[in-house]
Amino acid sequence: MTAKRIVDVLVPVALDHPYSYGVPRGMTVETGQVVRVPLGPRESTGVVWGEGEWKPGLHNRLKDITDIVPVPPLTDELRGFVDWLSNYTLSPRGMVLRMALRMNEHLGPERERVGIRLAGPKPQRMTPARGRVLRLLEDGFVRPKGEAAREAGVSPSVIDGLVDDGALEAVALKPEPIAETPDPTYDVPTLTAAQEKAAGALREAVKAETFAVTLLDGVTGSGKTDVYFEAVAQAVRAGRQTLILMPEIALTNAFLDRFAARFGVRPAEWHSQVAPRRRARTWAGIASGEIPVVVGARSALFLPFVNPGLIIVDEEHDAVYKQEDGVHYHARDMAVVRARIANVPIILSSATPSVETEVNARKSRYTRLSLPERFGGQQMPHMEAIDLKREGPIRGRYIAPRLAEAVGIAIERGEQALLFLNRRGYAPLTLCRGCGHRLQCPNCDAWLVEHRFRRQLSCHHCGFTTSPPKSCPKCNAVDSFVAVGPGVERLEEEVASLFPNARAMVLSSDLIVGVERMQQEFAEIAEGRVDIVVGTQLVAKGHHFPKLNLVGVVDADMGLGQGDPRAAERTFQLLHQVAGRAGRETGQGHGFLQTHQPEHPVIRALLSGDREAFYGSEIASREKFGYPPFGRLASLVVTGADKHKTEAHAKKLVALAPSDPAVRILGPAEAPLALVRGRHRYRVLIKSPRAFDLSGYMRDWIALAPKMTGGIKREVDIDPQSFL
DNA sequence: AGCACGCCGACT
DNA sequence: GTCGGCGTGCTC
Repeated sequence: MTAKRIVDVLVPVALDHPYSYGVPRGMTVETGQVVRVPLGPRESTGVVWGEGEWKPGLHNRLKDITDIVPVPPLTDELRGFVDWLSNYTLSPRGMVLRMALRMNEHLGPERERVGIRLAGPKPQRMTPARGRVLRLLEDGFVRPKGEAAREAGVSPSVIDGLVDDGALEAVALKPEPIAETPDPTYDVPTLTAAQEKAAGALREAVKAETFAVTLLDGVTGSGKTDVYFEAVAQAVRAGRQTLILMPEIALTNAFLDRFAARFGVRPAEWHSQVAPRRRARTWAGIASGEIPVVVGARSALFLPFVNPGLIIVDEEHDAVYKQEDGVHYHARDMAVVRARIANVPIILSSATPSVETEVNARKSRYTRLSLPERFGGQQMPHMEAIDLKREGPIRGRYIAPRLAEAVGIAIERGEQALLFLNRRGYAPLTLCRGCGHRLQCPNCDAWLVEHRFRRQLSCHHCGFTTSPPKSCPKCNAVDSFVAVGPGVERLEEEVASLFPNARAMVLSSDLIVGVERMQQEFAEIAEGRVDIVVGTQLVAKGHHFPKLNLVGVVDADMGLGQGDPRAAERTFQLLHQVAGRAGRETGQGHGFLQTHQPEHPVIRALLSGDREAFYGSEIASREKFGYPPFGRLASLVVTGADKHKTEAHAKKLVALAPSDPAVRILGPAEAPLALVRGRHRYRVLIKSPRAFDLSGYMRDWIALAPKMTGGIKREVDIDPQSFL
């Protein structure tokens, strides 16, 4: 009798190594197989990671695989990607696997859809409701049960009754398909010469069936989407799967429609709002190869493609691609890694590429395809600065006279104006006129933001909310509070007083309850039923407002400065995107930047429309200071309820850091956000040269670290994006 | 990540 | 006297 086969199974829990399990006699499993295994007191899904062997510590703990999950095994490519990402980010392998098994418990037999059709004689007892059902089904065709009930205007139980009586017959229906195959010839667009040239290069890249990174670089409105759709068409023709990553899934509806207009069918969707059952079917459809194209949020990066042929990262510069909790990873960078492991081409698309991507393109590590013009020969908006030191508004007001005048003229002409302020609520700070006391969050090192519309004060870091106090908690003065600084709600108040007859709308994530409501509001704007839009970051992305010709950035300096190495880049990208909203239809947009520092390189680049100037100065400064992509960064954040213990732990940790002449360790220092949700935060920044295994260094270091007791937590982030 | 085990505060 | 808080440790 041969010895029982043992395999290593990785389970989606916080474990870095697979566990060994026995394979019951009669069961055949292969590497990558998804299985059910006993784990402690419960059962878990797991994946066979390789062959196992008897180890001394194993003795009588070895348990058997319970079952095989009937889905295709995970490919070597996906398992390799999980291993790579786990190693790079220092996250337990099991936690990375968990992201690839997101469909979890919802797999299993498809819920059967029931169809009905006419079967036998009329039932003994007739009722008006039964009559309607029978008349509907007279034609003898099969209809889904729910649909038939709705059409006949009866409840499903009427139908059940007729089935019991033998008048109708129930039949099993095939499940609705998740996604049909896109038709590359459905509606082939007419491309401009520049677009056609780029599309041709992308088609070639897809045909080459090998890893290559292309930066598709073009301003908003230059038709990047139409161009990369040609690459998708090529992949579909070749019978290979495409993944399209998008930053904001709430705004993808318009994108899905656009895809359908080009290919005749909508692609499959993948994001957290897809219902569990549908997720499971989508996952299985991708694993079996039935689904050719998926559009998804960053989590779609872990889908089990069997036959990948192309990856596209839309708006590659977008900061939401960075996951900051759990496993810290940057979906754009990891998409490049997955493309390399899968040996497929990848397209990064942006009007304002990240500095990392721009450098890679300049160094020819990436191929750049430029779409220099706006579609139809339109121009980027004409930009002007309003120097707040010289022509700012009066105290307590935030719209400078010159901007107000321009808004007035625009709405008189029947055009729309957008006032952009990236700050939710009414005012970011409330203080007591009597004693100077500032209303602060009890759990965080942050001010409470007044939301006048909701009559609340709230903390934007932990979600704490309270009603505005009647009197000052410190000096008991009554009615002594003053709102300091503007938020979008306050700006709207000013708009109402400046333009009493204009129709204004505030667009802010906290004022919009759901995706549907948001689409409704966007539609209202698009139809021209709003004159002045006051909005936060929400308006920067996605939607297209045809009547918008004027954009006023109320505080262009917000987000610049304060020692954040990425502040300049983020501000440039955001404001460029916001300004680009103006004049997309008419080609005569106008933008105003209210600023205290009109000489700042970011502001100057935005004013002159000289993108290269911005990249030139930003790249030079990154190089000088050894910031990414010229050097590597990692961050280590220690948090705990007790400030001194937290600091002590952070100091002990730094003292244990392996010495390496290539590495510079900065800190620990209190994080800029020193207290969040009642936890004190200490931050260590680690810098190394580009050609250095920073993940390896961090792993060696963490291995020496003291045990975390007393609720102290430690987070390692390789390539951090945020410096709070 | 779960989940059990274990040791200290306010209740049926 | 118990119920239950969450700190610590283990899962092949």
